[in-house]
Amino acid sequence: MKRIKVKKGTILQHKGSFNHKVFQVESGLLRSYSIDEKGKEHIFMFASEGWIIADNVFPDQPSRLFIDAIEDSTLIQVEKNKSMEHDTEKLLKRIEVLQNRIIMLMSASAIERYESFIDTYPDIVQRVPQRMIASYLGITPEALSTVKRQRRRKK
Amino acid sequence: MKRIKVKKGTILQHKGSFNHKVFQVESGLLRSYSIDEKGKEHIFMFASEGWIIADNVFPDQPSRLFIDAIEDSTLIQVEKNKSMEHDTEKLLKRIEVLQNRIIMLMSASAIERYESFIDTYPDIVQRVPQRMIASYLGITPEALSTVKRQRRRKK
DNA sequence: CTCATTTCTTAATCTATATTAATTTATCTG
DNA sequence: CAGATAAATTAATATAGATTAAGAAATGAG
Repeated sequence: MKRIKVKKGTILQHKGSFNHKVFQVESGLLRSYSIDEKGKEHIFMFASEGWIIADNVFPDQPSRLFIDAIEDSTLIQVEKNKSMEHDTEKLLKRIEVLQNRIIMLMSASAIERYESFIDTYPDIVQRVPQRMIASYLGITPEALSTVKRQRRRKK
Repeated sequence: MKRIKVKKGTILQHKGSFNHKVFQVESGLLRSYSIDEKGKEHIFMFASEGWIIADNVFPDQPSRLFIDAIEDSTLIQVEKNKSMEHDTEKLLKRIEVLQNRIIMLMSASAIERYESFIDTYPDIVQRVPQRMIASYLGITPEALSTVKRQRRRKK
């Protein structure tokens, strides 16, 4: 367990690696994401101050996600095993978030998912480029532009 | 903590309720699902022998999911708090499954998600009506029919 | 077993979002 | 600061999957 400082853009974990790390964010902003066969990025989660980010894959499996820094960040890096073992509360919270995300992906339109995102993570919206929000929502940047225009019209 | 037997079709938890229960499946098959504003069902997960199923929402919040029995089932019902607290291993496994599901929903086509589903849960495929598989995959039964036809053609 | 109900399939049409491409705006680097 | 590079927007077109509708197959209840 050690404190590290990383610059914006630093890749902390590569897909395919076996040394799974868990990062607790002291300051700054990280993201985890996959890249599909077509080379397209899909952001799995953002983690700002106080959040924990990791690729939730078992130790004998290669990681499926990249993790990198969206802002200059200070992190506490923990070994996978030790890390979350105790903090059941945090695990349950994470499961709740993931459950919610799945329900949204299955039942809500792009507009609804965007609304929900800015309600739930208003701070993240300010700090992250549009294309990453689109990636998190599971749509293209072009589609997000259209969604935002539609919202403007409505008001 | 008690053992209960339920008939196919029994609803074990309603959306909106506050007495969140956790069920461990001894035999049979359960599912959890949400119903959106248009009245459409979206299956969140299946649970067969050995699996645990619950609505992962915090105690002070209304449940978002229904849980019911797809087959006659024998269950062990546990109070929310006691249940998963210790079993970190199972929680991490669940997080892995959910992570995988999200990545699939964001990056894979209906055909790919279907292939992945039958690879991962070949037993479930046999025991569940097509429309429920469609619901789990996030597509309509009509679209699933088409997907299956396309697969047949290929082979 | 038989009729009724539900599920599954097929086909035609529609729609949300993807793709492509061009333009504008913002950010980075020397 | 100026040019270069990346990001965001807009518009035109394409497409995966939704919707609608109808018939076929399976399941269920009496």
